[in-house]
Amino acid sequence: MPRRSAADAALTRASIIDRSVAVASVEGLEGLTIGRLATDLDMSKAGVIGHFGTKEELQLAALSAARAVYKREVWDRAAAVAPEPGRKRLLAIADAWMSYLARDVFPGGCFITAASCEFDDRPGRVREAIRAQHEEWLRVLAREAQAAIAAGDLPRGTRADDVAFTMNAIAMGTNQARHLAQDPDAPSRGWRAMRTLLHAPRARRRFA
Amino acid sequence: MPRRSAADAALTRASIIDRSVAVASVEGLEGLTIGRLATDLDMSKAGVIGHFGTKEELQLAALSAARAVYKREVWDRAAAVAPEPGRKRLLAIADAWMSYLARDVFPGGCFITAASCEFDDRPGRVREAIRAQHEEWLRVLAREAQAAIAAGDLPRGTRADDVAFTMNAIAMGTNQARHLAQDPDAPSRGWRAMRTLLHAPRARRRFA
DNA sequence: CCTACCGATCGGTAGG
DNA sequence: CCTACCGATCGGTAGG
Repeated sequence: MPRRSAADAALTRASIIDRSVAVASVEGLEGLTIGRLATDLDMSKAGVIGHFGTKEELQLAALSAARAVYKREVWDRAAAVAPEPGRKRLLAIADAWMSYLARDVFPGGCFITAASCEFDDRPGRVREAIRAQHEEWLRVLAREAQAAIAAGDLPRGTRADDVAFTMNAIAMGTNQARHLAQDPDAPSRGWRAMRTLLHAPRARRRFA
Repeated sequence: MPRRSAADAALTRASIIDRSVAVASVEGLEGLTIGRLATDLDMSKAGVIGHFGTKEELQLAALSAARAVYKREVWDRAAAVAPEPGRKRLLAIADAWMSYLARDVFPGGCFITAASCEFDDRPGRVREAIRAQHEEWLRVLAREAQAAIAAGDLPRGTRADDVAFTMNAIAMGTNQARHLAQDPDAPSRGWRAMRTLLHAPRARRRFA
């Protein structure tokens, strides 16, 4: 029984994180258990937790992996379509965001929203990591909104941080409509709300 | 050791539910444990669970109690201020809603939002109860919006269910801003977003 | 409403 | 990466 190579170990670690993200998007980061992961991955519990040391480290690793997925699926997609800051890019972000929800990138819906609801009143490292991620994302949105305001593409008196706040709120509502109410039209509804917020014409848009 | 009277039993039951709502608003409905309640209430676990039979029944009882609080703090307050359906009452609802969040009626923030995030992908009776409550509330909001539209108080082409959707989204975002980001101005921000949505002038408003 | 108890599972460790 | 194990806690029950 030789120890496996460092490369093999890294692959195992990645597979544990992948599975953790999927499970936690449905069961929550606390509902994620080492025993459940061990069963799913045909490993021993010690083999699972050995890669992380504690459950909290595993939760932080899952959160970080989810963040990378989120960035790729929302920000990178939008930035590729709209390379300049401003209202066009906000609309591209809204589009990519609704598409991300429509495609069920995480089986239990938006991982970040779920983690945020679960930890918003539980002090600790996990909560601080979620908070830092969330605030960074709101700053990105506000920066875009500021460019749109400077270009005269949003009504005078509009506050950039209010636009960021409401876009995030609409995404949370869309996630809820899709998962709790199981409304297949949730992303279209969210899209309409985003366009109204951004004062864009109400072009119809189908998400799948 | 005589058995206590039915009235005493009802009081005990009510105290268990009260405590359950408070604990679950922070720890979640699954994080709520019978042992924790027993410790908090200086009772035995059997004494706690005996009133409900199963944890699921306890969760349903807590949800129902939270719904009553929510109705009293948001709907009843708004209806007292604005007896007629329409935009004025939507503004009164927005005001009561932000006040409910500002006053931290539940220690862990909006119980319904937390429960919704936690159960939105977990089939079962709890999820169906949350869903039914949520959809009923959205219908109430849409009915108000429909009256506002009929009275010409919202722009032509506005959809009543979209107004309900976005109001709910703004409340979710406000709850997140208050608890995750610990932003004391979250209710004021939510209030601004509600007024923008409802095309009302941006009167300043302090919440506490 | 209590004591006493059940099997299952939790996160985590020792040692290899 | 495994087996074997730890104390703690889980939801729930029997019996009074």
